[in-house]
Amino acid sequence: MARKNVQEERRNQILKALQRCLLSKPFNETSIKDIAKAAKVNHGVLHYYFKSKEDILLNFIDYIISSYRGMYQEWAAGQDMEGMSHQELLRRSLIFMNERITLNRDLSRIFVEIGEIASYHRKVRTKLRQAYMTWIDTFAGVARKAGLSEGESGRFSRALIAYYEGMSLFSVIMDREEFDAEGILSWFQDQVMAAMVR
Amino acid sequence: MARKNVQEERRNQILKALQRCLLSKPFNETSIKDIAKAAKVNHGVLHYYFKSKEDILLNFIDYIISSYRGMYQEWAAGQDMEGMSHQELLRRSLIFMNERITLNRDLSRIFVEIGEIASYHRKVRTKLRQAYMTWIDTFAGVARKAGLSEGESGRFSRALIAYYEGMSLFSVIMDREEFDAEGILSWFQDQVMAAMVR
Amino acid sequence: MARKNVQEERRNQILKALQRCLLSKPFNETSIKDIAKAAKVNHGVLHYYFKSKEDILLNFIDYIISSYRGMYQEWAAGQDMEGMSHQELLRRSLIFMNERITLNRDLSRIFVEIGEIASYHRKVRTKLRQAYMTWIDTFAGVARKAGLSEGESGRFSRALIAYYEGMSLFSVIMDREEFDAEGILSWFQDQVMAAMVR
Amino acid sequence: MARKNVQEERRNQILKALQRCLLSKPFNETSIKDIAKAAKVNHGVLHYYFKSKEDILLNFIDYIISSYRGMYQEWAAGQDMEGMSHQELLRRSLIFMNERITLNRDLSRIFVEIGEIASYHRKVRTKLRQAYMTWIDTFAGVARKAGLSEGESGRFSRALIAYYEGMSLFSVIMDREEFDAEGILSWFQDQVMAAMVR
DNA sequence: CATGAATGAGTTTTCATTCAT
DNA sequence: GATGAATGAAAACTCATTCAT
Repeated sequence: MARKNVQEERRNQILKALQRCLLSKPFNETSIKDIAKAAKVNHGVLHYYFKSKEDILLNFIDYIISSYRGMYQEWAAGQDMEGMSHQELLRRSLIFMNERITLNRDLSRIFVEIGEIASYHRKVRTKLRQAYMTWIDTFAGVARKAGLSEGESGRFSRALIAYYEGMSLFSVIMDREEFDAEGILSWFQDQVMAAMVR
Repeated sequence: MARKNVQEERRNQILKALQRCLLSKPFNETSIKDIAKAAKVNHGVLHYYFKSKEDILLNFIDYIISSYRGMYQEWAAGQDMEGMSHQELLRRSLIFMNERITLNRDLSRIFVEIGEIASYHRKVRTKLRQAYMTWIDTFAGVARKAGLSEGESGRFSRALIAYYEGMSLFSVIMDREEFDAEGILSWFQDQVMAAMVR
Repeated sequence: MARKNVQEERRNQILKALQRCLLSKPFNETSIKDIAKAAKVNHGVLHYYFKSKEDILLNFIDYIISSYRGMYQEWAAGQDMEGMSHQELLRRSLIFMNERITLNRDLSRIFVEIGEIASYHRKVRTKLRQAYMTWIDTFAGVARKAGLSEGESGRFSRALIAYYEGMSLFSVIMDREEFDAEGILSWFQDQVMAAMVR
Repeated sequence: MARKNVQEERRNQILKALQRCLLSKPFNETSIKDIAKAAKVNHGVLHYYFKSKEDILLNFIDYIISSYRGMYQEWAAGQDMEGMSHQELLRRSLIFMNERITLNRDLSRIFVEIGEIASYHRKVRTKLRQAYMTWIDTFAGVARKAGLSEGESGRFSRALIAYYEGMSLFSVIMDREEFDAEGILSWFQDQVMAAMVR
């Protein structure tokens, strides 16, 4: 088991290094040696732990998706659901998305990058699709409980996640002052909540 | 004039070739020779008409943005504004966005690619930012006429364009059946129109 | 004849342009288009007037050698030989070499460049060799009249021209202050004159 | 240590290969692949050991200057200075320069090439300048001991080194029979020695 | 397991030269 | 004669991958 852990440790170290690399360069322009340097390991080991650059990418996608998902689960676990209305849960979930995901510029950059890679890379696309579906289902569940119909909640969560993705992209591309992502996100949330109550 | 036209002709031929290339490969993996092959010209001419690969990219961004914009202007020119209510104009604009832009898979792919490039490339980012701002201003104007306040219309159009961008990405990434972008877009449009009327 | 002159004119215009180019770049790194730009003509004409880049080079060598030689002849023609001692003629010739040739940095640069090309290029080498021999013979003649024996004057002028070439190189390479080419040249001239008198 | 040696070994192997290449082609026309072929290594390794072609050049300059200098030091170390007059030391030094440096055609070719490169390339020029100054100082020291004044010895050694450079060029350019570099060098040496005695 | 030397395919770019108009 | 579009060979350089130690 110790063996296994050391292995796992090293692999994570490398994937985290890639994450840091992607903040300054697209995956395509990031060389194996760049990643190795960021991970402070010899570039040869990358081929020991992963069978190719593509293999690193695929593992990275899993890693980033699960850490992204982990953020939500950790947050959800910390919420005192007892006596909280479903509407309130939805409201807080939206706030979480705004603050921790969409306005997290580094995370947004990574997701823009992954999205682009997925658009050309079938395997990555499959992984990303599943992640989005999981995410959509999670929100659809919350919406369902908050009173939306089966069909409504599905459409609602799809549109919502799409909107968050768009806002992510804009938080990366647009000028902070000119665009005011924060203001738009909270305004939009109010709109959504108002519509729910109706 | 003949000279000038040949130049412009060739440049467009090359940019269109790049557009086709981007449907199967990211810009980074598209070589000068790939573009030349797609344009059915010798690769040397690409360096005759553009001073570097980056120069091709920058010109391509302008080209694609203006052709995208052109689509809207052409459409708008074709609308018989006489006697059309502002609400109706908004509704039709949303339909145009849905059908001609967001559900246009090829265009969406290109925009996902451009978005990613922009996230790492300052000059491209500046160009894209301006394009988005123009787009946002256009929709804000429509919303303003349809009765929204100055502040509201700005936030509305920003959120709307972000949402369209997200839907674009999803139309590329997600499974057509599983996601039903079309259904979501029209549902969302109804929501928006209903909210406007309120 | 007018035709001929126009042709000759154009060719000289091009060769002079090359001369200017060589002040900032070696011949190898100077493109046909660079020369054309410097000559303010279309690059196509260079192939009309010269059959290849090598042909331009060969003509340039002739041009520069004859203009270099022309400088001396013009100077010599301007000297009032009447009643001038042979020693005095030698002294003045040395001064001419110092001032007009060796200390002429631009000319020196060109000669360093030509010397290097000659070292790898048989045809250029032949031309340069002949130019040096003519130069050597000229100085040997002056030395002969100033009293040196046949053998002495040959060796003297060979050593002298070599020395001037070395000083040319140094005037290009060395720091002006550190090296003081001017001081060395005049000091050396005094040494030579003293030795002649002996 | 083994590692370090392999590195140093390979780098020297490459620099020596370049030296051989320069006997038939100027640096500018010598491709990375040419050097690799001469060194009997894959062209990729040249980029492994040196960061660019310019880096190879700069290292080569250092290499050739120090090996050139090494020749003199080795020779000087082999001289039995005991009981040798300073005049005799000067005489022998001149003979060394004649025989081992100036008449060494291969070395002369390399120096002509380096001189030309230096005339256009600041970094190379700086290196070459320093090498010449070291050389000049060495000879000035010998001349000083042989009885010349401070100023005289400086001018003498400058002129001498310039003359040797010129003779080097001529040994490369001129016809062996026509020019008789050997004869001129020994004649000139006698002149110098005679002048010293005076 | 770790290291770093080596390979070779592939990339962007430059450029002398040709040639139709 | 003059122009500039087009060609294609060759250059420097990068990099994923392999492998001996």
